[in-house]
Amino acid sequence: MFQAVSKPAIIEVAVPCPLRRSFDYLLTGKETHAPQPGQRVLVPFGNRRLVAVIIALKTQSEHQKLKPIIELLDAETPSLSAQQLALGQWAAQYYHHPIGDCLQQMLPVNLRKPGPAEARPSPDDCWQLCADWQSKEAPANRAKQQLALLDAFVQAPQHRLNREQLTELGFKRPLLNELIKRDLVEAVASVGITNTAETPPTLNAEQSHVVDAVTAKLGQFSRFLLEGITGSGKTEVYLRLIHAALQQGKQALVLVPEIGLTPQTLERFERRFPAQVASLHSGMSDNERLKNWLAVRQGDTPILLGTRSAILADLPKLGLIIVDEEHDPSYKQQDGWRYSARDIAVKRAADNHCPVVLGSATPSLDSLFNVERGRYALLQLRQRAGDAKPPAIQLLDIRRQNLHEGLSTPLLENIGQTVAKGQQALIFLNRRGFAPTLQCHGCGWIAQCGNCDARLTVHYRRQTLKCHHCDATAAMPYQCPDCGDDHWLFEGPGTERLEMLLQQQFPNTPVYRIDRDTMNRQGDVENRVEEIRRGGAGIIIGTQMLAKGHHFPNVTLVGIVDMDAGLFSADFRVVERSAQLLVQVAGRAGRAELAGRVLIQTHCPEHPALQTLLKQDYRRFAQQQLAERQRLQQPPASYCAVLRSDAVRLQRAEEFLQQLASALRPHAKGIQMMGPLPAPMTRRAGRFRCSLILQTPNRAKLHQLLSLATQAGDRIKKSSDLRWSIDVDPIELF
DNA sequence: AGCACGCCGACT
DNA sequence: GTCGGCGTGCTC
Repeated sequence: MFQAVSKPAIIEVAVPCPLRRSFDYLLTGKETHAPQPGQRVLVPFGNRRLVAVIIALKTQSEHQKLKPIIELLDAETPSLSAQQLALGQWAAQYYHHPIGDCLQQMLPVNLRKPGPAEARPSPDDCWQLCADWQSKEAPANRAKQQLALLDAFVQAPQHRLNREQLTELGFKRPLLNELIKRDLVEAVASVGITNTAETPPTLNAEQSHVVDAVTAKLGQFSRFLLEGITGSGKTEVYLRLIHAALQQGKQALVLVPEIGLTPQTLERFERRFPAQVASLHSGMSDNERLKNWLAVRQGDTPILLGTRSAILADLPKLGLIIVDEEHDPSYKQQDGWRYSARDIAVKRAADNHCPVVLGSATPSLDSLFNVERGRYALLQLRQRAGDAKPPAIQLLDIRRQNLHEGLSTPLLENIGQTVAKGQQALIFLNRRGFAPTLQCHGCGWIAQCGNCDARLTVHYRRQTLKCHHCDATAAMPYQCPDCGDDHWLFEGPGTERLEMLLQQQFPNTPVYRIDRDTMNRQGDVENRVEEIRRGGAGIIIGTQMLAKGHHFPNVTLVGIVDMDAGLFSADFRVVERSAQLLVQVAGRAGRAELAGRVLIQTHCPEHPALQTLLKQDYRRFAQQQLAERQRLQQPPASYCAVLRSDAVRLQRAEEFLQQLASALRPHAKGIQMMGPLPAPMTRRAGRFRCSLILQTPNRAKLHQLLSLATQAGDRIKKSSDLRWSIDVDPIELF
C-alpha cells in the first residue's frame, strides 16, 4: 500500500518565547491520538523542554533539520479551541506581540506546564441529597437517567457524591443540574447560598426598554453602550439579559473591573442563577481557576463572571457579552501583551454573532465616539432607584485659604455639620500615607527615592519612608543626613494624616480609612463597607479604592481634597480619568430622603472641565473633550501606539528609540511621530524610561508601520539591559 | 526569555 | 594557570 502523501507528519507550533515566529517539529508517528491545532505539545527547544501550542498541521517545512516532539499533552480535546486559537492569532497581529506569549497567556496557569488538562477535584465539587428531598416532586418515570442519578445519591454514603465519583458512574453535569433545579440535590460546600433562584424585581420602563432592545438582537452581532447613572439598576438589566440568552441555550460572559468582583457581586449572580455561574478572578487558586475555565468550556456552566483575562476563556455557545464599567482602566493589561479586554470583547461578539453591552455611568470617550459615529447603539438609564436626586456639586476655591493638613475651613465646617446630624462624610484623597514629602527644616533636604525620580512618602505610624513607585522602604531618619538637624517638615496631606486630624477634631465620631495600607486582605474592604453602612455618624477617608461599586446610603457629604492634580497633565487621558473618578465618587452619596452634596477643593475654579462637571453634565464634559481630541487629532479621533524603551542608563534607552525612529521615519508619511521623549517620571525602579508616540487617522498605515517597527527593533543592536515594547491603543502615553 | 559559547580580569 | 564577568547569538 502507498502511504498517503498528504498525511501530516509535521506540526507548526508557537513556543512561549518573545519570538515573533513559529517553529516546525516532526511527529513521531507513535502518538496515541490525532494531533490537532490548539493542542499543547511538549517540545525540545534549544536544550530546554517547553510547552508549546500547535497552530497548524503540515506535510512539509522550509526548515531542513526538524526535531521530533516529545509528547502530545492534550488527549483529544485541544486546550485551546479553534476559536480561541484564531483569536490569539488575531490578537498577536493586532497588538504586535509574539504569538507564543499570547497563546501562553490564554492558557490557565496550570496548563502552562506539562501534565494533563484536568483540575484536581476539590471539596466544593461535592453534592448531596437535600434533607427534604422526599417531599419534593420526583423526576418523571420516563426520565430514566435522572432516576438513576437520584438512586446513586440514595445509595451513596452520607448521600454524597463528588465530581470524580459522578464521572466514574458516567453522569454528566447537565443531568446533575436537573436534580439541583428540582431541589433534590445541593452543592455541599456552598454555605448560605440558596439553591432556588430568587424572584427578579420588576423593571421600570427604562430598564424594560433596554432589556427589549438588546434581547431583540440576540443571535446577531450588535454593539450597545449602556449609559446608566449610579443606582439606576444596570445590574438588574444585565441579569435579565443573561436570562434571555440562557433561555436561547446560549452562554453569557460578564466582565467586571479588577476590584469589582467582590463576594457580593458573585452572590448576586449566584442567587439569580444557582449553580450556573463560574467565576475567574485574582483571589482564587490556580486549580480553582482551571476548574471553572474547564466547566465553562465543557458547557457545564452557562455564565462566566470574571476580570480582564476572562475574555480569553472559551465559551462554545457564547451568546452575550457584558462589560461592566467599561471605562475602567483595569481592562487594559499594562505589561507584556497589552490587550484591552473591552476591545477584545467587541471582536469576540463579532466572531460569535452576538450582542456586546458596554455599561458605565461614565462612559469612556472611545465608546462615546463610537456612538457618535453610529457604530454603537446608545441605551440610557437616567432614573435613580427610589427617585434619589443627584448630589449638588460645589467648588471650594482654596487659593490663599488656611489649610489644616490639606483641608480648608469650610470643608471642615461642613464635615462637622454633617456628623452633627448623624450622617456620614466621605473624604476622597488619592494619596496614601501621612505626607507625600519629608523635608529638613534646617537645610531644606528632601527625602528622595534612590531608584526613582520621586519623593518618599512618610508613613507615620510605621515610622517609615516608602516609595510608591517601587518597593523601596527606609526607616524614618532621626536626623537630617545632610546637616544633622532633627526638625522635620511633613509637607502635603495623605490619607493617614487626614485620619489623624479628623479623629482629633471629631473625637466622638468614628473615622474609617480605606486604602491599600489599611485594607490588606481579601474581604477587608467589604467588611469595612458593611460596618460603615450599619453605622451612624462617621467620616470615611479613602483613595480611589472607594470610588468603585460600593454605595454608602448614609453619606450626604463628599469632599474632594485635591482636584488639581487631575486637571493638568501632558497625558490627555488624565483629565478624562479624573472626571470619571469625580462622578463615580460623587455617585457614592445620597439616597431619596437624604440628598448629597459634593465639595471640591481647587486652586483653579475657572477650569472649563470643572465648570462643565459642576453642571452635573458628564456628557457635556465628554463632548467638549471629544471635540478637543478631534481638533488635535488625538484618540479616539485617530489611532495611536506607543513604543517604549527602558534601560539602566537614560542614554541607552533614548538611543534605541532614536534609531528606531530613524528607521521608521522614511515609511511614516501621514503618521505623526512624537519623541522619543523621556517619560515624565523618567527613572522608576532604577530604570530610565522613554516613549515614542505614533498617531494617525489611518489605522492600516499605523499597523504597517508597527510591523516594520517589530522588524527594525529586533535588528537594532541593543545593550543587554535594554527592554522595549509596543503598546497599541495605549491608555497612558508614557 | 533562557541558555551556551566566548574572550578578558583577579584568585588558588 | 583557572573561575567567572556579561556581550552576542540561537532556539525548528
